[in-house]
Amino acid sequence: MSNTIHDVARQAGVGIGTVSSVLNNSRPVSQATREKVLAAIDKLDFIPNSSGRRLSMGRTDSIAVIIPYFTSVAQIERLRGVMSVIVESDYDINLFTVENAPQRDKVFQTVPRRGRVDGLLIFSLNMRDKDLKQIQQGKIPTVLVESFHPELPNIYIDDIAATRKAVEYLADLGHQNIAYVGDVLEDPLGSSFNQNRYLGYCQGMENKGLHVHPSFYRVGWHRRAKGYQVGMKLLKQTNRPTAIFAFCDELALGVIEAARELEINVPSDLSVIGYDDIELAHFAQLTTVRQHLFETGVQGVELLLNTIDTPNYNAGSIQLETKLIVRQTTVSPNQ
Amino acid sequence: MSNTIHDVARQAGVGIGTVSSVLNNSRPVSQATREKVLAAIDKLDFIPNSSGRRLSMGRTDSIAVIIPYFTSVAQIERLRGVMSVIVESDYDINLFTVENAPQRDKVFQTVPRRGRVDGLLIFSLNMRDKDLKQIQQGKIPTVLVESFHPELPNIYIDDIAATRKAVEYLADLGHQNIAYVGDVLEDPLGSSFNQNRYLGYCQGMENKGLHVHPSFYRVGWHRRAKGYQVGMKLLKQTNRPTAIFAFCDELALGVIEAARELEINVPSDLSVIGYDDIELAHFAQLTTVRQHLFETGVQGVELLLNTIDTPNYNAGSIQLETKLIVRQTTVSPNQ
DNA sequence: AAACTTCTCGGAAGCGTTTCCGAGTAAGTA
DNA sequence: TACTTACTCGGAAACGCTTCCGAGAAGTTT
Repeated sequence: MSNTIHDVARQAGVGIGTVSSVLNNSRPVSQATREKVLAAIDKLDFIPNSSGRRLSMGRTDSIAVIIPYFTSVAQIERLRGVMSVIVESDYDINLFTVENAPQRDKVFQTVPRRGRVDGLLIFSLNMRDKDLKQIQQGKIPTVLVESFHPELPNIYIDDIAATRKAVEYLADLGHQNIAYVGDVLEDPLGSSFNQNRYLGYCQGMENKGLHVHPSFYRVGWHRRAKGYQVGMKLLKQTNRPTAIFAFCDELALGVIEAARELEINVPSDLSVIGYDDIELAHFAQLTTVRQHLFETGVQGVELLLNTIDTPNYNAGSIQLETKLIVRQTTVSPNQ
Repeated sequence: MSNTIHDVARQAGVGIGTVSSVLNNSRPVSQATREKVLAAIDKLDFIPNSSGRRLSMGRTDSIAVIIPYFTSVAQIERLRGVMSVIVESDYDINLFTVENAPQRDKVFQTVPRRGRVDGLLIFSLNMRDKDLKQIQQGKIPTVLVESFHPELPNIYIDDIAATRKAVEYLADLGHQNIAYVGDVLEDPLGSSFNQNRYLGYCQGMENKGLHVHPSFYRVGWHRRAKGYQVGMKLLKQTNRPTAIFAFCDELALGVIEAARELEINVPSDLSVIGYDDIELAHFAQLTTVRQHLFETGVQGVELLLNTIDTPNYNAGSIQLETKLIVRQTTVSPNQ
């Protein structure tokens, strides 16, 4: 059906090696021969088969990106960063999304196969020993983004400190009843940022001598609708907080919706801080913690590409900065 | 370095065909033999090489998704739809983003190669004859999403009608000065929805006997920041519109930001309608045209998978519904 | 004219699978 | 016992490419 390099060689009256040389510029070919080959390629509409090439080369020129919580705006922003550098390279991206533990396991079992991809970029997933073993078995270069592991290069964000500072900022404004709206602590996929942010919250409260009230800690899946639900519960309490730190901007926006519905004015009656600084945080005038999402994607792939190209490259851990962006959802209480 | 199926066969004392049979359940193997093989696989940490498999099978078990305007929330939503069905299948996704004409050309030249992917899912890109030829040359099943072509199966949305209805809704509210904020008509990537929506706008105006004033037509790249800029210009005009139809929700939100800054109240002084009904439209209480973004992704892949599995399958064109979602950014003028 | 050197190129071997022909063995039948 | 049938399995061939050994031609040197 389709033409192969042999057909081209026959058509051009040359050997297959010569055709390959022309295709890849892998060795000098006289001008006359080159033209014959190009003519044959053109005549036969020949397009090389990449499976053959991959098998022969032992490379796939593609890398896998593994993304949990694909519904989250933050992850998309990272992926955008990845794509922005990939477009300029000769690599393909294989995208794997994982939303639950079985999917995670399936991906870790099937993706790190030799000959499947040349590298792995893993977002926001903490590696268990088992996973690590599976990856190392395949000997595939791997980079973690928003996750830490001593044996794997990673792009890391100190969200404990970031959250602590955000909470301290609220405390400095005069807030004492500061609630935390976050994701479940025991993440089924083994992400640690849930715990980290909660930890940062506790540290901030403690540093400022504030009491962490159990009813001020609420969790919900990190989407706007959930933020709304959780916000409702929190704000209907007799003893309601004057400020809320939300795990991510989407949750924060949901909380603000809840407040709006309960006719609680933001910020005069309630201050809200988000996390991520997604595009829409600007629209909502949301005070938030900016982490360089796009940039983590960019640095992640770049690190990975370096690791692939230079076998003993080891960049270890890269830590990126965060910054509190103060907009209009935070003021001193009773003002 | 790595083990092959031959190593496993030797270790287990069987033939390579038998190992392959065990791996793929492709023919009956006695229990005893099967166990020997499994033991060998386990001992050698054998993982089959997929390039070999692909070459031998003549299939790649992966499909390419080509996405322009990857920065747009709408595209992401479609991609989510795609991923939701892909996770359940055995296919991989190769992601290609294209932001400009050279990138588009590069993708169309390199991706539709035999042995590279088994199918193509193309978002929002109008096929030129040249592109079509390149694709058909590779004989790769292809499905278009949010784009139409007589020779290719596609998921299509009648955005002319949708826009017309939205504009008519504004007119029915009593608006006469209705502006259009859109993307450039001559899209460098050859998307047609820009033109379609503008066409729908004109039709709606005409149906209601309203004049399309040139200064009420403004274009800008479809992001919030651009909506803000364009909105500023539009609203600073002496003769400013009382209603604005925006090409997409992101632009609409930018327009609303501009209005907010100019202290023009939405909706009492200015009605705004968006398009897409992205997640955040709900937060912003934005009246908008809902198109089933997620669903287009789902249907797109499903169509593609069917086309791949059953060679002569031809579903032609699927048209999806749109619906005007009225929220709180549209009221009658001077109310 | 013989001995090198330099270019150019043909095609066998190899990458790691799957498939499939055919052979060997065990079980069933007359 | 002789002949079928059923089950199990070995391994050559094929998938389409790249690499590399080595050979032939052409040019250069002594």
